[in-house]
Amino acid sequence: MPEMPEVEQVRRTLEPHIKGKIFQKVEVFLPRLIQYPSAEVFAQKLQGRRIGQVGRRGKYLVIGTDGGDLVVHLRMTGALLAGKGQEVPPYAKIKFTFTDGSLMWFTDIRTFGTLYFVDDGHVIEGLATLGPEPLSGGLTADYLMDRAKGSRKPVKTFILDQTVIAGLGNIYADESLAVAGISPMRLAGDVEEVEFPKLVEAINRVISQGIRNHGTTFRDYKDGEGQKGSNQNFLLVYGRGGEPCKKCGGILSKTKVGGRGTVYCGRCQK
DNA sequence: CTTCGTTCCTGGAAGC
DNA sequence: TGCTTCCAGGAACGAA
Repeated sequence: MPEMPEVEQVRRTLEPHIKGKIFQKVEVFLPRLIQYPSAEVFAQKLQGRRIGQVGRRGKYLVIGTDGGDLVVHLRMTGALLAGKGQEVPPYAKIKFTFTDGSLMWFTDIRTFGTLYFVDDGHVIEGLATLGPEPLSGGLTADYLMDRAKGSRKPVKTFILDQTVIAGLGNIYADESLAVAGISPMRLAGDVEEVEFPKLVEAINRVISQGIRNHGTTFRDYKDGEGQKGSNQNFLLVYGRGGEPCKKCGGILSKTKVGGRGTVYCGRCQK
């Protein structure tokens, strides 16, 4: 579910509710969600820790404390909720109780979410190998062209690779390619030099629009306060297969690229 | 090394 | 209506 704009929105809405708070008790109802250390040690180590900054890197939330980082990946349907009173939300999987009596919940329908507590230098592979962020100086046309050189995978699969760009998911990948006018099936190594600046610009535009609209809620995504985003109302192609292209009026095609549902305009995207 | 297919899990929508 | 099948915003993993 959540891609970079959604995770950023969660970060922004969560932080005011939890910053400065101290974990009193952590109850894990589904232990396998805890990737490191064990669920028992995770809960025990968080106890007494005070939350500092709530950060984000790619699709990872990094909740800093005075004695280690609570790292959360929401995957498809995970959510972190705070500031909502004492009621148990649907699909509650972890209950965090703070010393002031307030709560934070981790909920997850499909239970693919992953959580870590790192106070010992343990390396989270997916976090350590992330590529540059959109909207950062690190994501340049030259960088992207260099990474694409010789790649035989479809350009959509290429930009979904988190080690290439941090934070793009299926929605924003389709949208970026639509804005850039590039077919998702074209091989990354075949994208031409002049197209890379357009692609970088498209990614930045699509991502900043997503953030501005508080994320895209297609099904389950909610921010740190349980609110939905509005970016689904502004999408060019994602979820619009069979409907007319907003640019040329042609019918949008739906297919699979790298096993992921993909929508594009055969006329506008070459 | 890169690339591809499978897998984890639940629920909503579409198909028959 | 009711049952079955497919699909879903992610990414790690093993196989080729």
